[in-house]
Amino acid sequence: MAEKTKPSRRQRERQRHRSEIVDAAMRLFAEKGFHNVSMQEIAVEAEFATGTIYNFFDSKETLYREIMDEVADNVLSLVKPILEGETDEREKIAGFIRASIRIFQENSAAIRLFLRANQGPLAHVSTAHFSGTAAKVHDILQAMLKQVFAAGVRKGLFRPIDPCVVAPALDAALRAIVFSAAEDVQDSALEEKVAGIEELFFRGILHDAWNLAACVKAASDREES
Amino acid sequence: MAEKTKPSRRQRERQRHRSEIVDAAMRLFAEKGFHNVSMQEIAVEAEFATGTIYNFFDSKETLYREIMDEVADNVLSLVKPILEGETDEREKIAGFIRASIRIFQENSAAIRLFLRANQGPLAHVSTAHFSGTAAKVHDILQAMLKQVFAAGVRKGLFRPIDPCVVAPALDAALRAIVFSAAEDVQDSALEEKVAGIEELFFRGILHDAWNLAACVKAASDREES
Amino acid sequence: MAEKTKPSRRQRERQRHRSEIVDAAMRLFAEKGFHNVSMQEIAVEAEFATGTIYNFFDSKETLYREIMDEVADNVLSLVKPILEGETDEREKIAGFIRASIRIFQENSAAIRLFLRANQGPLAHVSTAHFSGTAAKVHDILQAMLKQVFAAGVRKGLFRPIDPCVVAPALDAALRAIVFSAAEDVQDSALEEKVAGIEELFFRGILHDAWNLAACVKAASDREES
Amino acid sequence: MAEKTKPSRRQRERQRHRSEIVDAAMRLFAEKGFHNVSMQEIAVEAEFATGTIYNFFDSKETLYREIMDEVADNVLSLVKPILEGETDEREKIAGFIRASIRIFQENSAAIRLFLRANQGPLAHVSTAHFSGTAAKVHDILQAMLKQVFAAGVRKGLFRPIDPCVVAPALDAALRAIVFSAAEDVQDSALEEKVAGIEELFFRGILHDAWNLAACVKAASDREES
DNA sequence: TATGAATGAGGATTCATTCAT
DNA sequence: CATGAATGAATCCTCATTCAT
Repeated sequence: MAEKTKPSRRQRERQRHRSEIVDAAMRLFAEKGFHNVSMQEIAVEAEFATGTIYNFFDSKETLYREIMDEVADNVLSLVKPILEGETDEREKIAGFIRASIRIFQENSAAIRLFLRANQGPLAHVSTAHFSGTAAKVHDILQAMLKQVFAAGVRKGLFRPIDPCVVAPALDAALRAIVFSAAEDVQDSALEEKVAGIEELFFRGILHDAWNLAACVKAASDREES
Repeated sequence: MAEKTKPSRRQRERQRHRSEIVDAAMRLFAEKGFHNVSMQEIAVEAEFATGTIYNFFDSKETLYREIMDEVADNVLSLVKPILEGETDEREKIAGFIRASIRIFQENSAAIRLFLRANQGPLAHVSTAHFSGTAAKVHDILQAMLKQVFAAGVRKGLFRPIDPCVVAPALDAALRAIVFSAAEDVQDSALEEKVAGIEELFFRGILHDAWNLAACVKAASDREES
Repeated sequence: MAEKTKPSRRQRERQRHRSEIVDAAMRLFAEKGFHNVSMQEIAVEAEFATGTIYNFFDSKETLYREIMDEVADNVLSLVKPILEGETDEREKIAGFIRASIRIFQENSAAIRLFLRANQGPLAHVSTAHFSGTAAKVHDILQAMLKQVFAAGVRKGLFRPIDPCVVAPALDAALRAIVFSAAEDVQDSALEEKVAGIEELFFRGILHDAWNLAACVKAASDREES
Repeated sequence: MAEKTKPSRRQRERQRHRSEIVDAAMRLFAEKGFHNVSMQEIAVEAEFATGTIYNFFDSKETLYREIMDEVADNVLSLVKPILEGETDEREKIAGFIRASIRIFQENSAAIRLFLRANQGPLAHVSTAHFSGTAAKVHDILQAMLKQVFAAGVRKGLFRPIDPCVVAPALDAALRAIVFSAAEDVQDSALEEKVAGIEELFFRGILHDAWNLAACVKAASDREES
């Protein structure tokens, strides 16, 4: 018993310390960007010694990547059920949008960091060496979105558009809006009422949305052939 | 005559050298990001000595900013006439999209750099201290887009949507698409045929596009009140 | 007990290291001057890595200034009691002179540095930005000397001379002599016998010394009116 | 004839340019110190190109040294006749003091530079590599002063003091006073009336002046033996 | 000679990482 | 595990000097 408890307590302690470090690092990275934050700064913010961080993470890069991965996993776990549920595609997209907003408002620091480093397909451009789970998660998410759109088109719920275009476009536009909203509102506590958005998506809007994007992609595709 | 030429030659030489440095720096910044490029690297790439760069730019930051500003000015000068022309709003937006693609394909390195640092409203987060012309240009562009959308809505060309939502959304989506296209195609020479896109925009697509975005914004606005 | 010692040891170690750096820097600065010493040099001399110095001092300038301030404080603490004691003014000046010599001989490197940077009113010319405590100390010392002279004159111990002239003159002359003596002697161990000087000052010499200086000052003052 | 004139004009032109550079450099050196002035700065101040300076001086160091030497020669040529004249020693010292003041006021920039770099015997400490004429001049001057004092003592004009003490002391004190006067007065135009000082020196003041200094030196000498 | 752009070694400073306690 | 001082490679920037025109 004692053997089970003691290590367990240790474990929990360790986990707590780890997450304190992660929190501090996340806050700083989100605010100032990877390169403008030093390990010493993180240590101070986390109220640990410099060396302690290295008991949890092999390097600054690792720390960053692991944070990103955690965030990414969180996001995915929240969004995945929505996109893979049993509802129709229209509903899925609507749910995705609502969820995106909620997630953003609930974890603004974390997500801000995530979005920032993963601005669309640029992720691996800007952060070439940080191609951990985060990048994969992005790809998974995109894949799911594409599938939803493809299905929706097949069923005639959406106009015939290229999913490979709509998916990133939706993502990008969402981020842009969510961010600009965040900037206007600043710490508003309105997050709970997001529910009201739901009905809006059934005015049939989605129907022909994003076709613009489709055209663009189509055009550039045609050029290639 | 000789007197006229001599100083001019110096000037021209200097200008050429300057742009060689700018080119090298742009290439590297675009590829690896501001913090992952050293002045030495730029010097080597530009085939000059380290110190020479400082005869043209006061600091690494200045170099970066000036590059950004130049690119921004270029973009603006290409896009502005389109958005401020005498054509109807639908045409303007269509033109803007086409121009964006063309610009991107013609100056991929430069633009890639610009877009990267100016991804929507994030610009001032990630690059707080680089708020020269580039940031202003972004704002100007957004303002122009908003006006076009507002006018289009008033004339009934577009559905009633909030310009403050559509403008950043269009921008973001465009970038996402343009980039993903760029990644697939890589230096394709198909740029000239972009003309074909034109007709697409008159299938009436724009009519109700982006309403989705509007809903999102509307919802989050409502929450505030 | 152990708890008390452990942090204290760290503290003491740190202090020891700090003073090793200070010593090395002082030696080098005194020998070669501020601009002719590099941080690397200091690091090597102190047998530390370059970065270590920056754990103690924010910059080369700070290092220099802090050294100066320390020295200045030391000097002041030694000289002040003499000039502010209960003895008569003649005695005070005599004591000041003796103390100056002794101080110089005991801390030759440190003082050499201090004197060098504070050569009379030139201090702020040559070392404009190093105006920390050191400059203040110089002013304090001068003020005290002036008071002593003024008092001495009032009591008839000294001829009527302008204290504002004698003070800097005494200071400068003392330095000159002390330095030239130092150069001849080079690390002589005769410091202990300085006591013998005492009697000399009672041959009444001080009585009309420095009047020359007074004349000069008087003359230039008169010119102004 | 033409041959004589043409090179002569060239010569004069060259000389003029040289002295323009010297003037500029002197101003800057005097104001900011050797290490805080760049050749580019000097070039700009002199209104020449950087390279031009190197047509006149081999290096920055050379430039500095040559300036110093010129100034030193000037000072010496003004002071030497006074100290070597046919007058009695008392007069010589008085003349020396008066001349010092006049020189200082007439060439404040130049002299300020000279004095600054030659503050007593420190000269070769602080500026080890600048041991050109300037240092020699200083020694010559000191030697002459010592002779004058020695002679004065022998003739009973001065009390018996060690010339090796009085000479540097007088020098140092003079500078201190002259500088502090300069600081109070700032660009006063009273220089011409210095003549009035003369009489002051015959109040017999010099008689026992500087004995203090003598004592000090004596004491430290005795310690050595 | 005059020019001024180019050079590149040198110097101050930062910061990820290590390691003895 | 926690600590935090020590490390030193890496980086930005300066500036004396050269040299082609």
